[in-house]
Amino acid sequence: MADKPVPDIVVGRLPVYLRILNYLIDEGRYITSSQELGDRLGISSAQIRKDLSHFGEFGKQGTGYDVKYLRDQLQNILHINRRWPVVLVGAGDLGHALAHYRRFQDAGFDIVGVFDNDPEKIGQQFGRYVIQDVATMPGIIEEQNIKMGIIAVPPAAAIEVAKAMIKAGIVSILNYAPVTLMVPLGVRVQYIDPVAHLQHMAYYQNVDED
Amino acid sequence: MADKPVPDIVVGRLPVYLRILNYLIDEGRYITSSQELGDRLGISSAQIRKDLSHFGEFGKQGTGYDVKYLRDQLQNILHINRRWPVVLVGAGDLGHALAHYRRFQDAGFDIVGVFDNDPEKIGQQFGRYVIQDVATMPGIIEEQNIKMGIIAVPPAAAIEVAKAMIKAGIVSILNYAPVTLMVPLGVRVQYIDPVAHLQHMAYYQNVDED
DNA sequence: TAGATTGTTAATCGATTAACAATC
DNA sequence: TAGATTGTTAATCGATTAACAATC
Repeated sequence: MADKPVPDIVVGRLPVYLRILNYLIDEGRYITSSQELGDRLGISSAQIRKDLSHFGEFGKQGTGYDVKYLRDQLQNILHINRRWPVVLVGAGDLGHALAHYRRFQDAGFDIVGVFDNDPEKIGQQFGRYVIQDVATMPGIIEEQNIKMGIIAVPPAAAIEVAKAMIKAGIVSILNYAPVTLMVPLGVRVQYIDPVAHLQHMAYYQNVDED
Repeated sequence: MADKPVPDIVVGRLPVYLRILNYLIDEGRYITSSQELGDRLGISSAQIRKDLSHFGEFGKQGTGYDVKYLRDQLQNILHINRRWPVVLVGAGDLGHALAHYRRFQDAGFDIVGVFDNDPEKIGQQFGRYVIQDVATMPGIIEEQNIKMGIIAVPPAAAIEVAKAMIKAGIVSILNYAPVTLMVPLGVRVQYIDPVAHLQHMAYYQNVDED
């Protein structure tokens, strides 16, 4: 047996395909093609067909893909045909925006608790949430069998927070702190660092012409 | 001449190297090695040496790299040895967090204006900022020769906002809206989509064991 | 000098693209 | 049937890694 695992880079594109499919559904479309999907994403149709082929056959020759069917299949593949509870650590400005970010809800990710370690903040109302002591987080993760966590704390605290999350059972971490987390096998981390993106783009700024 | 351009994926790693170098400086370190940098990032030392070799020779055999020197060189390469003014569109929760995100300041990116199209919001205080009419944005971009913009508006509005930015002279866009922007040659877009990251990681969740 | 680490070359690995038979 | 588009194979392209001479 031992199927070769699907390349991670391919998995990472599925959410993007899913997004386009949802837009197509909103537009009332029933059928699409790898060509159309590629055009809307700025990638080749061949790549889309190749990517999908890792998971099965979803289209019909001469016709294309049934939009809703493909959407459902991608949701199954990604395990997002259900809701996922998520813990959030860090009750700052960023945490506030994340806690109330509509798209998490819409996509099936429910932030079930917001935690911080600042005694001034613990117990305070935080939009829809009440800020809880991060010390109580492990118990909640274990009781509710939560697998996903978001870190929105300063870099110095991020490593400890990640450790506590992992120890309690979290295996997927979305990390907004600009630190590389060393995690055991089986735990995934995705990083979001807007500063790195701006620095990356600054490289291409034509500084001579200024 | 026509030097081959440095691969974009290599450029994208420079900000990460820079981050580690800054941490090393904070720790009072003077010298480091590709081995140490790789260990702290979970990548191979060969990759670091190869990446740096695209830009020049920064180390000394037998010794390694002077931390501050390498840091300064990377800053020069990335054109971040100066401050960059940035416009921000979208005065929602996310915009609020971005407008006050310290790391932008620290890294030399100054948000010089926050814009929205909601008449209810225009003119309102927004933390340190006053929300301005997005219609006035192009004039400000042109007057101040601003090259970078951040989009934090709903998907439906993002395409128009990007168009206006680009027309006014923006060439680097950090886009938080979950839409692919079609941009002319010479304009760069970086996407941030936390939902896509969660969906990506959901793939690896072992759903059977639930 | 002996030890360490760079910068670079060549080998390997993996991802993307082109092309087309299959078939709806 | 003619036209269109898939799924897949093979070719191409590009990125990573291993290895080592150069040298501090």
